[in-house]
Amino acid sequence: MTLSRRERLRENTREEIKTIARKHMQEQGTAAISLRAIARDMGLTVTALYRYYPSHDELVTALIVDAFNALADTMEQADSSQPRESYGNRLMAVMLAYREWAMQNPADFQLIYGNPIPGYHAPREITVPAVIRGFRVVVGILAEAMANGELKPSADYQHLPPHVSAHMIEIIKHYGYNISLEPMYLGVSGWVKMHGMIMLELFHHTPAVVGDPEEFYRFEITNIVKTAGLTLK
Amino acid sequence: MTLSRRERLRENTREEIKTIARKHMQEQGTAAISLRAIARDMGLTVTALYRYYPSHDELVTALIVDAFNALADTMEQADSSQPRESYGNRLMAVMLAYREWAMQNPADFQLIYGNPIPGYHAPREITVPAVIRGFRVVVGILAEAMANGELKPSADYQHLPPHVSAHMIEIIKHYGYNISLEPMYLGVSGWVKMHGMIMLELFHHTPAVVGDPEEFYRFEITNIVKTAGLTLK
DNA sequence: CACAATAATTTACAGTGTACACAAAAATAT
DNA sequence: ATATTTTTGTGTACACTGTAAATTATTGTG
Repeated sequence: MTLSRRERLRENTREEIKTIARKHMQEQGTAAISLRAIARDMGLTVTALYRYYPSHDELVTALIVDAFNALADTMEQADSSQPRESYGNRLMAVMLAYREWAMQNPADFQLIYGNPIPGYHAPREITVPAVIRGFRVVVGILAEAMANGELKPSADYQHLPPHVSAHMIEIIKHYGYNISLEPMYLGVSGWVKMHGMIMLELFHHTPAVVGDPEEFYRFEITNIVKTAGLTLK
Repeated sequence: MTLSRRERLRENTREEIKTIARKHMQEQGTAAISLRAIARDMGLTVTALYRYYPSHDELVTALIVDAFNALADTMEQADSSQPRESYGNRLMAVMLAYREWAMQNPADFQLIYGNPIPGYHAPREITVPAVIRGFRVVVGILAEAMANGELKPSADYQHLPPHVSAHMIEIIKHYGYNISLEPMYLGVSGWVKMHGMIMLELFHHTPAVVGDPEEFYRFEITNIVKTAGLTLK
C-alpha cells in the first residue's frame, strides 16, 4: 500500500510530534506532555496540532503503543541472540534486555507501567494486544523448554493455587498460547518479580538499599531461571 | 507541649486541606491535586490556602509522609496481631496487610510508589525516614527469627552477590539494624516481589492474567516465607 | 484554472499554580 | 481599654494548560 505525498508528509509530522513529546516526557515526566509546548517547539500553533492528534489523550495512546512495541522488539531481539536450545540463556537474555530497555527509556516505561496520566485512561483494546506481544516471547521460550522436557519447576511450584490455575488455563485457551499451566504460571511469577525490581529501581527506591541494582537483578533473575528448573549453558 | 487556640485552629485547617486533597486524588488521581479545587471545596480563596501550605509541593509532601506512616502503622499492627514466636505467620500477616492497605488506599500507594507528580520531587530527607519505618518491621521479624535459629535460606540464597552484600552490610551498620546479611537480603528480595505484584494489580495489569489476585498473592508470599526457611503455624 | 480537501491561524473559554498588595481579624503589649 | 503586632483572608495579576469554533492559507486534483 503506497502513500500519497500528502499522506507521507502527514505521517512525518505525526512522527515529529511524537519525537518531541518523547523528548519532553523524558525531561519532565510523563504527565508533562503538553500540546502547547510541543507546538511551540515545532513552530506551529497549538490548534494546528489538533489536525494530527485530535486530543492530548490520542497522542498519549500513540506514545504508549510505540513504547510497548519498542519493548517487545527489544525482547524478541534478545531472544533471538541466543542459541535456540539454551532456554535458560534465552530467558535470561530477555529479562536482561527488559531491564536494559526500562533503564534507557525510563519515561516510556513509566508511561506504560506507572501511574496513569491525570484524566487519561488507556483504551484496553489498544494496549492489551501490545502487552501480549512481549509476554508471548517469554511464554514461547517456556513452552519450548517444556516441550523438550527441560522445564522442572521447583518444589514450591508443584501445587498451584486453584482459582489462578483455572483462570490461566482459560487465558491460554483464549489467546491460543501453545503452553501448559506450569510454564505459564512460572512466567507470570517471574515477570512479577522482575517488574517489582525494575519499578523500584526506576523510582529510585532500591538503589539506595541494594547498591548495585544490576548485580541484584542478575542474581534474582538467575534464581527465577533456576526455579523453573532451566539450566544456563 | 500545649498548643495555643490559634495553633489548634491552624492544625485543624491544615488537616482539613489534606483530607479534601486526599478525597480529590482518590477520585481523580494523584496528579489532580489542585489547590484551587481544594480551596473551592472549602469555601476559601486559593491564596488563603497558601497560608497553610506555601506551595503545591509542600502539600504533596505532607500527604506522602502521612501515607508512609499510615502504611507503617498498618504493618506494625499486623505484626503485633500474631504470636511473637511465629515468625512465618508474622511475616505473612505483615505482607497481607501491606497489600490490603494498598488496595484500600490505591491513590496513597500511587502517591508513594508510583510516578512522581509532574514537576514534583520528593525531598529525600523527609521520605527516607518514613520508608525506613515500614521496612524496619520486616527486618525486625527476620532478625528475631535469625536469632532463634529459625531462618534457613533456601539453597539459591546461600551465596549472595558480592557488591550487593557489601552494600547491605553498610546499610545495616548505618541504620543500626540488629540483623545480619542473609535475613536482610531475603527481606529485600521478598519485598521486591511483593511490590511487583501490588504494583501490577494496582494498575490493573495482573488481574486479567491471574484472575484471583488475592489467591495469587497469598500463594506467592507463602513461597517467599518458605524460601526464607520459616514455617507457618 | 477552478474546486475541493487539507492545513494552519486567530480568537476564546475554563482551568491550573503562584506572586504581590491590601484588608480584616485576632492576639499581645501598653 | 486602647494601641500595636501577628496572623488570616481577599483581590488582582501573570503565565501556563487543553480544547472548541470560525476563518484564512495552502495544497492536490479534476
